[in-house]
Amino acid sequence: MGRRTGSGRIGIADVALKAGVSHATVSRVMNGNFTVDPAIAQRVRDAAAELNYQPNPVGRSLALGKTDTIGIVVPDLANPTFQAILRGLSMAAAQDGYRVLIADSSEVSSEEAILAGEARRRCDGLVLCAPRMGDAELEELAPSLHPMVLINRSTTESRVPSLEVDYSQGVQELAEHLVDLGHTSIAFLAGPARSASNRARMAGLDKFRAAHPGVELRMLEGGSSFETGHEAVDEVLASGATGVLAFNDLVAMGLLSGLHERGVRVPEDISITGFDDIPFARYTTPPLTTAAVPITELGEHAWHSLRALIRNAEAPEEESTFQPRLEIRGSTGPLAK
Amino acid sequence: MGRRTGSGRIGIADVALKAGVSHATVSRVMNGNFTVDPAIAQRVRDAAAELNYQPNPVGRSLALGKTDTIGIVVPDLANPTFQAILRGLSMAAAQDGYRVLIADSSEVSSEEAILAGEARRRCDGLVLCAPRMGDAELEELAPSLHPMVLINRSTTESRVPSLEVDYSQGVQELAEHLVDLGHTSIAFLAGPARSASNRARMAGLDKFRAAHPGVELRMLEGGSSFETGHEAVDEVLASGATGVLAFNDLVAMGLLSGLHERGVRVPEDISITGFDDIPFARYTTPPLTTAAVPITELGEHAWHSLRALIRNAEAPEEESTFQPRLEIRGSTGPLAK
DNA sequence: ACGTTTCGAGAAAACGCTTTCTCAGGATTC
DNA sequence: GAATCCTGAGAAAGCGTTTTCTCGAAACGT
Repeated sequence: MGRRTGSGRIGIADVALKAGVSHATVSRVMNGNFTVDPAIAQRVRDAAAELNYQPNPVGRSLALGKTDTIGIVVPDLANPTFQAILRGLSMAAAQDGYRVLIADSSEVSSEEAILAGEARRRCDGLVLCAPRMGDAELEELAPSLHPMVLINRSTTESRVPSLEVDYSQGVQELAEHLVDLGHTSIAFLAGPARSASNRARMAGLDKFRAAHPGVELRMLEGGSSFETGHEAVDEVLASGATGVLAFNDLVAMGLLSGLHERGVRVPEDISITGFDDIPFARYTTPPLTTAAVPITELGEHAWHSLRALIRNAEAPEEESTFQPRLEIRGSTGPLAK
Repeated sequence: MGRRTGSGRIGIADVALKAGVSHATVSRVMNGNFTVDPAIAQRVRDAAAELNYQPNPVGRSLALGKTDTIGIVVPDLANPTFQAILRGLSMAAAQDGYRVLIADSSEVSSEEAILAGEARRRCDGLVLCAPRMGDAELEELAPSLHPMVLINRSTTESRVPSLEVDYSQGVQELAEHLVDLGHTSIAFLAGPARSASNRARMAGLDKFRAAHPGVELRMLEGGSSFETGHEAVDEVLASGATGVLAFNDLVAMGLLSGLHERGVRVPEDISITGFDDIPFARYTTPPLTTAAVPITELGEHAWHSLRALIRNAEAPEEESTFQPRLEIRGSTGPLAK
């Protein structure tokens, strides 16, 4: 086309001109190619330094066919869990010279496919974080997104590594813990219906129920936020449960706060557990008993899987499951007589 | 060069071939150029749909000279404040079809210049968030980063809008609030020395001190994390202050937690204030009195400024100051006799 | 001293697009 | 009916790199 030649920024041509060599030679020097005369190389480096030349990454990406960037799509950037994954991913990727592009679907599952596709095209790989889309759509989308790694979701597409947290196991351990403390009436304050991790918790509780016929276990509708927990106080109290398994730490904290306002003592009157062990969990009053998920590490791991995929186009299939670790703190205890 | 022609992905050439037209026509159709015969346009669209063609954004970026991406560099992605800014920015930018690339300097100020430069080259604009670098370096860097907007920092470079929170005013209001409650011995648990916002708070407290000669105000060394607050308990108690202005909500929460462990009652024995009004602040026990900063909105505003800069290469200089709003909750009160 | 390798650097193609330039063919005008 | 104006689409240039091709010159061996 030829809008205006000699755009504002200085390019490889300017350096070449100044050093009295060709584009090609400048490129070779900038990329540490040693088939260039040391004296000339130095002249090029001087010219580059003097002009403060920095190669244009877009041109580079086009020529090289890679962007040194990966994308992550999350359902909600306000959620501490996704923030932590993003952080782990970003730190780990930065270590290897990769940047990360974020996309937030705002829990709108119909946006996910579009965002994921766009991000993927701009990047060398993708991390799809707890997608809310249906299984069928995920199956269909997966091949076109490769290389990609899934978090808290899986697919039959064999090239897609899947990193999952064993919510089923975690919630069972929390429930067991309550039983050990003598609780026989337990309530589960559930998460969003679309959430796969909520379904996993449900499945875990089914197992628990089968193993403990004597324990009464009620399911309560809920959500994933503070507000959910805060608003659920009445329902929880009405249920008569003495132990409550909140969907996650946020919900547990909202509940804690609501109970405190009502003058209900924790854990004397009622025990509360969370899930995730977000940084704040240990600083609530009382500190929250929860199932610790190594979230940041999960983000790190996601990068390592993705890196493998990007490097060897054929990386080994992988299915990692992260086991939550029971973190017993002050929000659970035996019922005070 | 000619590595292998016909890379895996399908490109504009494939569509052109299938539709029996030239590259140019496909491009025109894809970009909604109406100088194309409707019948041919339809043929192209059909071919594109059938091949599931999506233009390669890198090629597009190179030709168009824009990436539809902006960068943000933050000192620490673990900090809720920066997370909120990122979120506000990301949501607002997405609304206009822009993506965001993140860079975390991990509080290493020497990394900032490099990260900022790299991000800027890959993007159409940059948000530099509370940079830790020195004033001189910031001055020097600013022109090369344009278009850029600064958060919680300013520069003499006129083209750089600067969005600042009036920490000075906020901390004064918090201090006044404590005085109104009858406190005459106050401590400030300071933040990181390199932080410009900490210096702003210090300046505010100098004014406060001048206006209230009768009030005793002590400065305590601190930091910006939970741990800082938690570890400062002894020092705070030793100071004899009955009102504590914590650097931010995180520090305040750590302090709250530490005091609770010691059996010190808040606010009966000591009043605590935070700063920022992070989402968790209202759910502590007692809920935290703090100065609410509209952080997410700040991120949004950053996008709007940056957008203006990107659109008109010559946007009006701008200096926005955000006023914190006093949020009085349960962590402050009169001293119990 | 001459043919053969080796070496180093420039020319040019390629990456995948957008857009200007150009030009054939049909519509319009006198 | 010929000169002129549109219209629409292909050819080609350009975005800023990297890399292959190519080729002159220097180095080598006999």
